[in-house]
Amino acid sequence: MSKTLVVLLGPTGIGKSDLSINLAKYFNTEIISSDSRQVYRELSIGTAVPPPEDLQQVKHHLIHSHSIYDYYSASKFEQDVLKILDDLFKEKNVVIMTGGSMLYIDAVCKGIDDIPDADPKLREQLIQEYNEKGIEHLRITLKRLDPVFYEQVDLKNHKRLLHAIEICLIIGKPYSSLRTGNAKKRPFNIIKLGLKREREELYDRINKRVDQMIEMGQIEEARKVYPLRHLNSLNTVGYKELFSYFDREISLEKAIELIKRNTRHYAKKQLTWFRKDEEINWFHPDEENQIIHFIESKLS
RNA sequence: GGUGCCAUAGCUCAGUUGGUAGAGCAAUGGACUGAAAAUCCAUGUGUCCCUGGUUCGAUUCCAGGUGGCACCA
Repeated sequence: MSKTLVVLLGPTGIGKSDLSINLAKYFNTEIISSDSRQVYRELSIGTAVPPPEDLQQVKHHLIHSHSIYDYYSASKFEQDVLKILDDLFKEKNVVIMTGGSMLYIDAVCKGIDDIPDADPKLREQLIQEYNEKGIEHLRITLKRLDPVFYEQVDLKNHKRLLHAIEICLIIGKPYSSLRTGNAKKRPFNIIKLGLKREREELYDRINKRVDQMIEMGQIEEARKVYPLRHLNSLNTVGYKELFSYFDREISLEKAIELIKRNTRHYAKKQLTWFRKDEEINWFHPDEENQIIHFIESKLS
């Protein structure tokens, strides 16, 4: 029997976690989380990590597996997942991957080009240059280092410019020379399942979940990591807004309102990304039986 | 019951000395290859409460109605 990775995706708050546990039980398998923030062990409430009793029911991978101090990326995620899958497929025919981090999901399903890791010192230096000299400086630098990519890149997005420049400097040739855009072949089948609800209902669930997070102690969780607020891993919805509250820039009420709005925006962005992926088979979260039948029809 | 004030975008409101309208917030569409819950781009939203009158023309002025608020009974 061929090996199959079932990818359960959808916007935040749609109801992926509960369904993934049921599916994992049904197929007697384990779950890999594809969530760029649940990997951090210092974060739980604000990243909506499932409660311990849920995590105990089925073995989960890549939840609380790293520290907020660690440098993590889509590429590292790809490597981590492939290693875990290699292991799991020795025993299992089906593995479930669930989460909503779009780029991370694509890194596993389609692969990501072979590009060296960013050098923290160089990045810091480039960020400082950007802060001092502005985006036009980045544009000029990139145009000189990689005129091909310069024509393709969003010239208003400093992160894209900065990353291209740092890679050019590290490898000593244009960043675009490493960008193939080719999908990698995987030694297993992939089934993508997308979960969908009415937009209004989704937003309602998100708003209520934020209120629940606050009740569960999200303010305290954020306060604990507040001294580390400069870390990229903490540039995250549910934390950055509370940091502003701790700084007395906004009221607590305002912070909660912003967490709700920013989470809704995130969900919308996820929907935009997933919409163009024609490999996704869409279901309502309540259609568990149909989903199981669908998966079984694809296993052979 | 009487008097006064109000009625404009999903919400809070501004405005039109009469030529059918705009802010904030919310919302919507999109981009995306090692920072991605990040970063970046774009976009409106309308029986101006209803009916009649005056007027070339009314969301704007007038009258009546309806609803809301306040005060008086």
